Amino acid sequence: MSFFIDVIVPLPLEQRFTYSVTDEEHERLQIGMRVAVPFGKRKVYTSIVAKIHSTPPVRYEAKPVEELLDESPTVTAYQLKLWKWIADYYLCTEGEILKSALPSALLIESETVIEPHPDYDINTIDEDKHLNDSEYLILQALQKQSLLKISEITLILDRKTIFPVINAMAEKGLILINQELNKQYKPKLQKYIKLSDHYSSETELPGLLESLERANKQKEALLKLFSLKAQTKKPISLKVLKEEAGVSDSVIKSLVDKSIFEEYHIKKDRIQYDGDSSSHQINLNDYQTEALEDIKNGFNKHPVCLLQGVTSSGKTEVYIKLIEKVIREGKQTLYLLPEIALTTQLIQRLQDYFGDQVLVYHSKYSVNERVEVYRHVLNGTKGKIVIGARSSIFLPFQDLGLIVVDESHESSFKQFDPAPRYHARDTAIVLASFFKAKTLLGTATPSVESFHNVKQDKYAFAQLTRRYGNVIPPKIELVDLKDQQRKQKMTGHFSETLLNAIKETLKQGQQVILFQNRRGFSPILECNTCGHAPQCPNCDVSLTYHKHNNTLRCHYCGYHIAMQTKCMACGSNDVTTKGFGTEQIETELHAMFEDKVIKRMDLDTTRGKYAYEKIISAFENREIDILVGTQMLTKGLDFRHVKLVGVMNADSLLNFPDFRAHERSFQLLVQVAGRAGRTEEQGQVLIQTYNPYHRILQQVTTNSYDEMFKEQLDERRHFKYPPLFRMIKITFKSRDLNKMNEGSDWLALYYRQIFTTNVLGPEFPAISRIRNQYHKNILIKIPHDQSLAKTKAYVKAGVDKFKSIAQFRSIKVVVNVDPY
DNA sequence: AGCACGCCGACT
DNA sequence: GTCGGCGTGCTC
Repeated sequence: MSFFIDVIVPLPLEQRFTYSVTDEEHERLQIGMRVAVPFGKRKVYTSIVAKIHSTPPVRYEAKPVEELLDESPTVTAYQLKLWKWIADYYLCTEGEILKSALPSALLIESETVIEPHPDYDINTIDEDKHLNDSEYLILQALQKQSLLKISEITLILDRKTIFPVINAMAEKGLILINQELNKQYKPKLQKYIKLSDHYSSETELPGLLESLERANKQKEALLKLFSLKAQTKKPISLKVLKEEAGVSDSVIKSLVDKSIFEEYHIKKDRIQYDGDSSSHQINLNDYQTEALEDIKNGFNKHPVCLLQGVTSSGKTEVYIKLIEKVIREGKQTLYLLPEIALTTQLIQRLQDYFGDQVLVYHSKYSVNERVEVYRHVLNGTKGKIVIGARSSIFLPFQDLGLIVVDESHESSFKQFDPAPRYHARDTAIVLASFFKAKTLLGTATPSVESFHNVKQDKYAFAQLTRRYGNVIPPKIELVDLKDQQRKQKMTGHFSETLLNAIKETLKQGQQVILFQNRRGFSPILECNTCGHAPQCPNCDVSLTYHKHNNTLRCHYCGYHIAMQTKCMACGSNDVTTKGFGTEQIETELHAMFEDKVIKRMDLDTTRGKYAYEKIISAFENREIDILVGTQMLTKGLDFRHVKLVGVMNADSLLNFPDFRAHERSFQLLVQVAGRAGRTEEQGQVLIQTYNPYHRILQQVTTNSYDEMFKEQLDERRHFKYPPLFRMIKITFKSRDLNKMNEGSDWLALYYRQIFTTNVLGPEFPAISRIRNQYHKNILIKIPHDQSLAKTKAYVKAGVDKFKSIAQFRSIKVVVNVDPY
């Protein structure tokens, strides 16, 4: 009997693909293993075995598998089940999920490369081959660099289609076209030093020392090695030996060359925690104990529990106690956090308590580190607790007992851009259900949809209303900018009230945090004569002014030009920068507080791997007086000496064109406010606004979550928004505006015929053109009594039909389920 | 997605 | 006449 496997290839393709395997391979094969398969004319992809069977395909001959890449499955049955769920729910393909679920180092992929033909001598370019320009250029490049990738050739030739050229060259025998496999996972090797076998006993020492009579440094190194060996009995690494003996690489190297020392390698685990975890005790206060009990009781009735705990009420301790219980039962825990909240401080706290049980998984880790975490989770070799960003829901858990989703209101748990467009919080709940595990959603400001689930008795609920250790909640006040402006009390973007508060705080030797939401408030250049603002030629946005390199930039495509002193439209010299970002606030502060240390924390200043940590620790050590920043400030800071928090302008948040703008503003402002006054002294929060009577701002000052929730829910009901309606967004992208209009109108009409109501658009989004592509959206709202599965089937059928229409082929269509 | 194939306008 | 762009179709 012959055997076949159906595999998932890491491509955006609906179907699985069938390959044949030999009997010998069949013996070794298991579902979930990785196999290398040839796909198309030349590519080789890593794919995952999803099914093993003996039904030969009817319409075609199955190609044989190229190679088995695993001894045991890399992907578990639970993972395959989760992928299927995600593909169905979020309307994407399993291949797209595979691509983002596995660390890239486990997904080797072939890359087409060319090299010079060995039989063809480049130096005797003979006339009879008559090279054209392109061929000449490639051969020249190959002289310098023996391998060329497709992307490099594209650059060299500066044209789009290069395959005809290189195929012709291969035919003429000028070059060879090959497939290069991208580097696979490399274990980190550490060099160790030992005494060569010839000199293994101590008795050799005197003789050896003598032979090194004139090499003092080498003698030192040798003696050190002996003493270290006596002390530790453990292998001695090159690094340690060098440090201890105070010698350089070359000294050791000469000893190795003389065959006195010997080098060897031990595969080192990158994921290592060297701390001491035994000394940390956690004692819950009464409120925490009560909350913990509530959660445990809640879990008896519901698989999901929402924990609402005000800032610094000690949620983490409650999590830790809960995790501890799960670990004791021998199960795994996943601790999910938004990327920006994954700080070293928090990881440290967990490691202090759980030691090397803790594994960390997020985007700042290298591919190799991620493979190691992946393998540890898969084999259960280490780490019962995984703390990570949204993609850690894709790890190969064996026996999950609990998922904690911290900061669960954060919208960044939803992936937007590349498919799969999944929501990590919602997917986590599904994942947990596979294991009959529990999910705890923690936050200070629950999202409307989660709280709605509590009200509907779908989730259990627990609360922490007191700040830890008698910390008084901060006093939150609104500053009326209109009033201050009328009374001429503004200095730049600072009201007199805020400025006085800053001065007072600094005088007391306390720290200040200023929050400026970047969105909608980046500085742009504007002409005072004609009102023209320089636009990006590729996108439908104004260019923003970047002071540090004096350029005008587009945030969407990266286009930039030098700063202009004249209006580009009318030539007037009278141009000014409008709007303000963190950079401008910082500049204004520098002018006003010359002797104070003012730092900025935003995307630009936290680019490096440790840049973020550096700013945080500098602030903690009180090396910074005033910190100006964006959203980032709301997360992971545990500051003791922040007396004052200022919000530069709350209106830009409130006016954002999105049905969740008000909910988000509330969450953000409450979170920002939480940064103030973590000591005994009461903190102060000043929110500058032109609308001091806005409901949301009032609710922030009085900390009225329940009222906010009620009002928002009414609004959502009225305007048919989640959580009362579900939504699917269909986005069209095309360079051709007319075509896109036609196409989107066609599909909208199609959907209107099926759903009759609740089809909105097509409409241009706020930014209608990005990278020269026009965008348009259709929004489908789904009432709760309408079948979700059927709706999705119709949505998909519509998209499929759309794609089969020739004139719409060039329009890209993106389907986004729960686009919020 | 990645690549081949085939059609068609614009160059030597 | 070819070269190079672009649309179309297929991948086990």
